[in-house]
Amino acid sequence: MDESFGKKEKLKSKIVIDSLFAEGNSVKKYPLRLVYLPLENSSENVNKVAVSVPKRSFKRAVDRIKLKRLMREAYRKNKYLVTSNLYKNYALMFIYTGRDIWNYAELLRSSEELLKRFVEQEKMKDHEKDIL
RNA sequence: UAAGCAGACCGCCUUAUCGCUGCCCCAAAUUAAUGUGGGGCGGAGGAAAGUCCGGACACCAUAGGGCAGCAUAAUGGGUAACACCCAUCAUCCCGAAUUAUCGGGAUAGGACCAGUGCAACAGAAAGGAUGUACAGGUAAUGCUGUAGUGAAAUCAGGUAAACUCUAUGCGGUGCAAUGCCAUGUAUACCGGCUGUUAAGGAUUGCCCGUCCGUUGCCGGAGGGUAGGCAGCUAAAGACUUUUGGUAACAAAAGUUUCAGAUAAAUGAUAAGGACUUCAAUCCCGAUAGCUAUCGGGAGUUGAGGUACAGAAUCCGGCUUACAGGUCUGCUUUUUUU
RNA sequence: CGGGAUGUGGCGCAGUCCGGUAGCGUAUACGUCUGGGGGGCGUAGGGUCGCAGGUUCAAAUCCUGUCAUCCCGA
Repeated sequence: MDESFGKKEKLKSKIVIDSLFAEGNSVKKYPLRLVYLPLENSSENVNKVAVSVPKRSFKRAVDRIKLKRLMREAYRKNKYLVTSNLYKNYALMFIYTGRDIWNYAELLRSSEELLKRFVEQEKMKDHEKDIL
């Protein structure tokens, strides 16, 4: 199982991020929020992923970096849910909406649930399209 | 042995698996500089923080002169430099001694015989003063002392963290500086030569000054957007020893290479260890008398805890945050000789 | 990375430049006018002036450090 998470899989383009927030859909599972958008005409066959922790919730840089590392780790462990169930590529943005610092085990469970919901939602949509 | 104060230093460790990132090596592939696979070596701090000072470095030939503005303020030294550090003096505070001094701490510590301002309440009077009572004194007079108000009452008064004066220093902007590459629009801009000599424009807050300055020709491509490379980490480096110096520090010799990310890398999981807190258990001593209380010690078990905090051009300081531990010096205390 | 502003009763603000008394509106409590409500009038309570240190006889005010919030530029 591929559990790597290299430079190529990181979402960096400002344009894509802007359109992601403008047109993207979102799924929530406390303390996380996932904003996503299908990637059209992408040359690389990978999902682009970014994580974000608002400065408003966590003042100290140590806490923000810690949470971002944990979120990256949780995605890395759960990315098979996306890659094995969906054939399209997506731009994904994880946002930490909680106010307290969760530990890794809780965060892992939460992100697993979140990604399952995301996959389900996208499958439904594709199914509807096929019927039409 | 315990406590306090001051200074210096350290600031969790090991292994395995899965990941991130920089450099190097190897392999095959396409191709001519990349990705893929494998291996090796590195990968946050004492404050990386606050951004309060000082530099290095880079660019702007508008950097010159004056005013304004800002900063500093005992003396001497250190330093690339400083508002930092060291030494000495002075003033104040604390302690010991006791009127010689000793130890520790603090100090924005130039100048109110250049000028101006300010002083609530109380008080006769608060800055070209003189009132009351008593006493003294005179030829005479607030001439002198005491009382009273107040932080301060005539004194070269106090106050400059009041304006100000004196001395010294300060060009501006900052690595998103700056140089280059690719992309790419079509005349804003830049460079050179030429022409015109005056309206205008530029600049550090203002003035002087300085520079540019409507044409034509030649050359180059701007701004914006999203990227890449360099700058970018070998340096006022770190460590050890010796010498000079009261010290800060300097010099010499030797050893050594120690993060470079960019939606921003150092993480996750498991096991073990270290330190430490609490509870239970065991042992010893004392007091009451077979169970309680107090003190000390040891290992086991269980439950915790391991702070403050994350590099972003780089250094030197300052300030602030910080669990716990180590060492040195001084003072006091206990025991033994 | 750089620059700036603010912090004062529960809430919104003045006072800070130029140091001596902390005040205004609103809210709260009580009284009063009214048959009652609303509203008016009167009285009262309530403030470590963000925090710490310094200068001064005296600090919300001057100086230094620090904390928090907000804004701007690249």
